[in-house]
This record gives sequence, structure tokens and C-alpha cells, in this order.
Amino acid sequence: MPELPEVETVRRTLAPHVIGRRVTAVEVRERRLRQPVQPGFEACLLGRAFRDVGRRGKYLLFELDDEQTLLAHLGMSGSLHLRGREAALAPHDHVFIEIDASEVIVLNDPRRFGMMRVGAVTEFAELRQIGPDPLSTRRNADDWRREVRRRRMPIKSLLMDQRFLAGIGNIYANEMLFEAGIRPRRMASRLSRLELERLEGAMHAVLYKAVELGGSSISDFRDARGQPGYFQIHHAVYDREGAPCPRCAAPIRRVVLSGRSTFYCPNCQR
DNA sequence: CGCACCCCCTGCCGGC
DNA sequence: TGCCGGCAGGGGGTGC
Repeated sequence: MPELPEVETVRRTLAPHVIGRRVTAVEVRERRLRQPVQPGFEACLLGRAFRDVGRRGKYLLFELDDEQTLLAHLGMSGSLHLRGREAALAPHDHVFIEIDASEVIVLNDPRRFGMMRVGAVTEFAELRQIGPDPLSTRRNADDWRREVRRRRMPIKSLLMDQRFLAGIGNIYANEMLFEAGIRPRRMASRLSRLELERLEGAMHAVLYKAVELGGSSISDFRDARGQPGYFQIHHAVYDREGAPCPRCAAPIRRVVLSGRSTFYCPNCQR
């Protein structure tokens, strides 16, 4: 589910409810997430106040008042909800963080590919690996050329490589390549200056629009207040194999690239 | 270095 | 109707 726009939507809806408020209870019902929830997790959070909620790529960072940070990743199927403390338990609710004895942040994750950990932000190895955030970084064509010259891989694989850019997943990689008119399997190192400029523009357009609309992602995305995203109605190619291209009506094609479904218009993308 | 292929896990959908 | 295989928004590891 969550790529950058969804995670950003969760961050924005959660932040005003948690900043300045204090953790009054913690419960972990299922520790077996992508990496097991650490033994001291509850104690690290209890009594702490939230200073800020940040995001790096697909990671959420809840800054605490003791220089520690709660790091969260939602994997494929994870979500963070705010609930009243009397709300009923749902299947796959794994972690509960009660704030000011009123609301509860709930991590729900059917597939358990998500993670949560508390620690010093400098010690999170996964953050050291990831590249710049495409929403807060702009690369001009020269930057792109320099970065891309040595990358002998399909441009879609590069876009999804979190060490190169942090936050782009399968849906948005497909969509921004459609916007840019570039085939997913084109070698990154062989893209022209003009194509890289178009890609930079498409990347921002697609991501900003998705954030503006509150995140996309198939039918089941909900922000932290339970509101659905609406971007799915704008998917031009993702999950539309055989359906007409919105621009030229040619049937959308599906191929597999690095094990991931890849969609493009054979006519509009070259 | 890049990649094809595994794995982790549950749910859902389409085909038979 | 019911079962089974394939596939799903992510990421990490291996061996070639």
C-alpha cells in the first residue's frame, strides 16, 4: 500500500494529534513484524512526549522528548490509525500507543512486513542507506545526468531503488514514467537530457498531485483518520493491462521487471 | 555492480 | 460452491 504520498498523508493527518502529547500506555499484541519489536519497546515510549513527526522516504519518524525516535515503516499492508481508547480490537492490530489517555495510535498490518523501533535516529542503519526525498529535493538535468550515467539498469528499477531516491514504489514509478513518456525498461544511463528533464517534472507532478489528493493506492488506503485516498481514479497505467491508454487508447501492456508488475503504453512511451 | 530469484506473511480474486 | 494458484503497495538476502 504505502508509497511516499500515502506515508506523507499519514504523517500530515497524525502530526496535529500527537505533537506535544504524551504516551500514557503502550501495548504490543504481536511482536513478529518484519523485524521483531524490540524487548524494551514499551518502556522506551511510556511517559515520553512527541516533539515532531517526520518522514524520510517511506519511513515515519516520531521524534520523542528524550532524543530518541520512534521509527515506523508500513511495509506492503501496514496502516497507522487514530482511535478512541474504547474502540474495538480489529484483526491484525499489532501495536497500540495511547496518548494523553484519550486517543490511541494503532499499527495494523495483515502481512506484517512493517516495522517499529525506538532508538537514536543516528543509529538507524536503514536510514543511512536511503537516498534523498523526491519531494524535498530537486535535481536539474545536469544532476540527473551525473547520477544516472553509471547506472546500467532499467530506469524503473532505478526509480524504485531507495538508495537512489527514497519513497517511490511500484505504482508511482509506473505512473511517472507514463507521464514522462519513457518506457520502464529503458537503460537509465542512456536517457537523454530532455527525457531526464521530463522525468523530473513528471516525478514532481505525480507525487505532489497524489499528496494533494491524500494518497492513492488501490482501494483500501486510509489516512490516519480513516479517510480514503482518491488518487486511484487517476491511475493511467498501473493495474490497467489491456485497458485503453487515457491518452491514445492503445491497450496498456504489462511486463515483469525485477519481479514487479510493470505497466506502460507502447505508443505513448518510447 | 546489477539482477534474477528467493524469502518473509496474509488476503483476495479468478479459474476450474 | 470450494479449492488452489497466482498475485499484491516493500525490503532484504543470496549467488551468479
